[in-house]
Amino acid sequence: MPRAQSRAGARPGVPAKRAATPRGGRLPRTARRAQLLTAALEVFVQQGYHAALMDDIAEHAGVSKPVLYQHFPSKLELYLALLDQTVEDLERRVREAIETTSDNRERVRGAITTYFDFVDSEGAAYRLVFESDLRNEPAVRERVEKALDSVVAAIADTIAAGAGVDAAEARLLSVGLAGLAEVSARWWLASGDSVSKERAVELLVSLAWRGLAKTR
Amino acid sequence: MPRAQSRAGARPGVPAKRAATPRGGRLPRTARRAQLLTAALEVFVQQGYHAALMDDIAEHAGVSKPVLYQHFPSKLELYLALLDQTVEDLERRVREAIETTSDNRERVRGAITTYFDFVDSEGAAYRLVFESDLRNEPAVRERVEKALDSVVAAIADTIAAGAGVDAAEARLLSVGLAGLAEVSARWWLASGDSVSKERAVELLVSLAWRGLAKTR
DNA sequence: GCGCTATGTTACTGACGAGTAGCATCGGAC
DNA sequence: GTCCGATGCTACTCGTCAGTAACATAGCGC
Repeated sequence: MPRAQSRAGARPGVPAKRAATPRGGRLPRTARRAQLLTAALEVFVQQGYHAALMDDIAEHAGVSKPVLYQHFPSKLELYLALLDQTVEDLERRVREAIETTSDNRERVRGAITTYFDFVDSEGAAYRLVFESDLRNEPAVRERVEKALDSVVAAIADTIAAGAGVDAAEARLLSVGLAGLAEVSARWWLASGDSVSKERAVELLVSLAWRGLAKTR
Repeated sequence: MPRAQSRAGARPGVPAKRAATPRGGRLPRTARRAQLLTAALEVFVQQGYHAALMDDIAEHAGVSKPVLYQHFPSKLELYLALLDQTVEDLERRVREAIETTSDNRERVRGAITTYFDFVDSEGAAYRLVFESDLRNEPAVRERVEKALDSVVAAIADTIAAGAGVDAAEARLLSVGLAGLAEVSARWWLASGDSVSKERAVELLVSLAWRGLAKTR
């Protein structure tokens, strides 16, 4: 029985699935790791954690599964590596936006703009933070909550100072603002270009700063 | 012969897991279905879709797995039955809150209160809508998006009328408000009682209506 | 009382997918 | 040129879990 052939075109003809990198030559360890992270991000973002198969990710990187396991000890660890990268990016961006100015209205604009840019940025990594299908994993929950805490802390000082409320209340308002920015940014991204990014940010800043009563 | 006893200690030792209803007598179809839905909600809410096992749910209801399959053709269908129930509840509550008054500020208060009550209500069913680990399933995504659309539609009219913006912009602002309410309500629930529900709603209504500039 | 069907049970199958064992080979060092 | 370790591959194991087949009985209609 022609056992080697049994795999159909396996030897001569990997049917070039999807955007899989062709199985090029070898790579030094660091470069391979970076490439694997990129491939994994694409697959996790598109499929979610549960539907993403380690085989998919490997194939997407043009590599076989054991190679993946030479770099990451488990599927969860791989996911966490990406998640960490992503939440750190968000936290840094928001902090920078807040620190850039001392005008509180500009700080609000900066924070909201950051959310829109973050959601709109290459690779849709925001899905790992805001749309993860692995929230029940404690390690994931912890990181997502830490990200929100971090953002909220950055905003809360401004609010406590400007709005005359105590610390706990300032935190609640900050969470509200973060929610406003997060959900509207995701919705804006998903709903085509009925409103430009700049206009969207402008409207939301107005809402946050002057309220509905005076939005007109 | 004490035959009924033979099950008692179920072999020498099923350790009487958790809050499982004891395997009582038979039930008419409708009652059993309702009971299964209740049990399933508890398990899905606590574990999420993926970690919830059909065996868990059955045991939780004090019944064996095939009974579950006599009422629901698959795990997904069971989940969707609960999700439908839940989103319909949310949609109805928000709509009622909006229709109850014609004072726009009161409408905002009503909508935000609704989110807090919804999140705070028995069974934590809100998790199915806001924290589902099954968003990638098209049927689930569709229902969750429909729920948001429905809520947004209810709010958007008010905003478009009051704030002098066009329809697309009013929708964006409504999504922002919904996000504000959703995220802050969930955070409020998770973070003990550092702020009372009434005070939390009051603060957020102020933010939404008069803006940060005048929150004080 | 007596069967008949609703309701329920135990114990299995079959698919799937993370993680691994063991073999192949590329290419730099000398 | 040839040795050898780093890099990679094929092909498997093994646990898990949704869904099912085959069998058991409670209790209603008569």
